Amino acid sequence: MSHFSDKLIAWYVVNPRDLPWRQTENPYYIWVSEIMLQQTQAVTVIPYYLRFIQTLPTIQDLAVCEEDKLLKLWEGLGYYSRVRNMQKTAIEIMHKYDGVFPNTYDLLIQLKGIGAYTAGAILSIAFHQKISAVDGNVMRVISRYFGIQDDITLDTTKKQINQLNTTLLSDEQPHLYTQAIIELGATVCTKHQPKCDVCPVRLDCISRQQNLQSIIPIKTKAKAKKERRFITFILEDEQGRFVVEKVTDNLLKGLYLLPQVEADSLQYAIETLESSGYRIQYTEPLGIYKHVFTHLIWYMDVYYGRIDSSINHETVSSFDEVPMATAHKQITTKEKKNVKY
DNA sequence: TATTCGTGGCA
DNA sequence: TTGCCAAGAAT
Repeated sequence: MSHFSDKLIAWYVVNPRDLPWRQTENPYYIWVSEIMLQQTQAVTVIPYYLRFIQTLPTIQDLAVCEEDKLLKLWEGLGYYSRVRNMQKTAIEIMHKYDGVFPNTYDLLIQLKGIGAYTAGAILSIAFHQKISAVDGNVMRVISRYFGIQDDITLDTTKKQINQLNTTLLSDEQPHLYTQAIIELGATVCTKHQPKCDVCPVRLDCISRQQNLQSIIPIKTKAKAKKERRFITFILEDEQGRFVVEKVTDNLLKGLYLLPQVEADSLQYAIETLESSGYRIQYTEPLGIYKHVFTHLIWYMDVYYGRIDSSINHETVSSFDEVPMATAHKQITTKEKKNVKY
């Protein structure tokens, strides 16, 4: 029926990347891969995905997994609420659906961590249902193909693109269509220097005809990141163990950080730590580190500190024992360095 | 509707 | 070096 989907699928079946989640249609594995792939490139996900399904091969394994072990599997992947929400959903599927993965949009959209895209991806890829799944790739492919010059961050534009994608969706092979259009966006219709000469739908593409590839999709630019400055400590006690603190705030919740104080002076930071029970014998500067998050930047003036072990704090003999945020793991593993503070 | 939430790659 | 952004969702 649809010209577009036939060409796309014909191209995809001979040009697929070899990605491990394409060797299964188990909805649990498709779900895991789709959550990991949110805002994350496929090549980054591959090793995490393989380790995750090997360690937690069933929904029940995920539902009963201890939180530290779970976050350790996610360590370095970012957006840690993804895996925390995934466990909530696994528990709900065990109790409410007797461990059987729900297979309608209305049921999936109610689950924690599953939004419109992920619901559509699971339903089309794992259950072969004709449900649209629009991610950043689809937004780029559709907006370029139709020459849509509206801001794609607007809800009205997203709705329009979702409607177009629903119209284009293959009746017979929705599982191939969804993967094909995403694959095209990821490997051919890329943000920079799209490979239009090998695109299966280049002849009908408005952006190709009018040379608009570099200006479509149109997107409002991001706000400036806020900056925060910390004095950060690698604290070692008399037993050679290191102090870590488990995060309770939303940002990096459940992960572990080095002790740190939002401050500009070492003296104030030490006083703050001592008022919370640490007794610091001496300190030694290790350098200034920087870590960039999506919406903020941390500058960390790092010191090694020796403490006695007279207070109750959590310690590890190796930072590998706990899930550490990358912002601080880099401090424990990399060489001394200095950035502009 | 706007903001929050990680990390690594790339131009 | 800096900013963008990648198989988005929650609040």
